[in-house]
Amino acid sequence: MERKTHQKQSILNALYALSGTHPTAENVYEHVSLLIPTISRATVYRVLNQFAGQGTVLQLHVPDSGDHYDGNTEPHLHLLCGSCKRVTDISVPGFNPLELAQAESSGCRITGFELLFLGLCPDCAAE
Amino acid sequence: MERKTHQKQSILNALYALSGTHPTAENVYEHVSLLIPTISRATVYRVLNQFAGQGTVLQLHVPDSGDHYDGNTEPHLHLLCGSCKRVTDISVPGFNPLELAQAESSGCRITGFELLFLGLCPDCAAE
DNA sequence: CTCCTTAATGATAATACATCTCAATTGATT
DNA sequence: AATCAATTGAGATGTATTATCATTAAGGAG
Repeated sequence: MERKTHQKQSILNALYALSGTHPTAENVYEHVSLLIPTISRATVYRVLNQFAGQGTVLQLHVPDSGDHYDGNTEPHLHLLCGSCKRVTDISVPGFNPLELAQAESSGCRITGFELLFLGLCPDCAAE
Repeated sequence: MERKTHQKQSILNALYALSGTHPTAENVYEHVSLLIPTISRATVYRVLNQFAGQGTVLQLHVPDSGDHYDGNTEPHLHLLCGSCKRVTDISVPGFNPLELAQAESSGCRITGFELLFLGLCPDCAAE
């Protein structure tokens, strides 16, 4: 059976504490290290993957960067800022991924998608 | 000024020859090596990045895999098959990325997007 | 055609990110 | 408290890619 460990709990806490920043595994490692100085990177990567598999966190594959994690599992979209390289949440009203299922007409079965917008985040766009 | 080299030409030829297979840099390297046995991986990676920057090829960032390249620069969509792990082209009639620009209402500027569908390719879906 | 400048290349080291291995630890059950 | 397997920590390993730098060669000038 799966066990509760304080490493896992601390990683979960870190994800909430870093909510909105879309931390990388390294970011999470740094944050958890403050509480558990002996924690291993391997544990952080392992647990984050486990959480992602369970749907406890979202795993974002970001080009030219390591994976980012999001403790907010509500469906929402992300923007990678070409200037500051941060990942921010964006809302796109009226965007319905289910429409895309039409693509099944070409013989494939679509079960999901990965979508990342590229551009400038509000902070960088304001400059 | 940018120079034409036979390495670049061969890489371009390889992209056309491998069109439809969405090769990785390694795949391109293997193919070009047949013609130019002394070519270096560094050259292949460098040239592919250069081409991607110029819009000569599309660079596809595929999760849990290296980057893939597509000599077909016509706008089209891709599916990553969860079974055979191949990247295939798909068409989604009526899918208009420009609608998504509405997201600019939240203060960001969107210049592009990366979209990858996940599921089963026609071959694997048929099994 | 030959010379010259410098972009481009090849070989390899270095980096980044992530996973694997395995002995030691520890959570949970008895 | 004893047991046993899940989990961890430390470091080796793996994979994809980029950096470094001496050498090569593209292509314009004479």
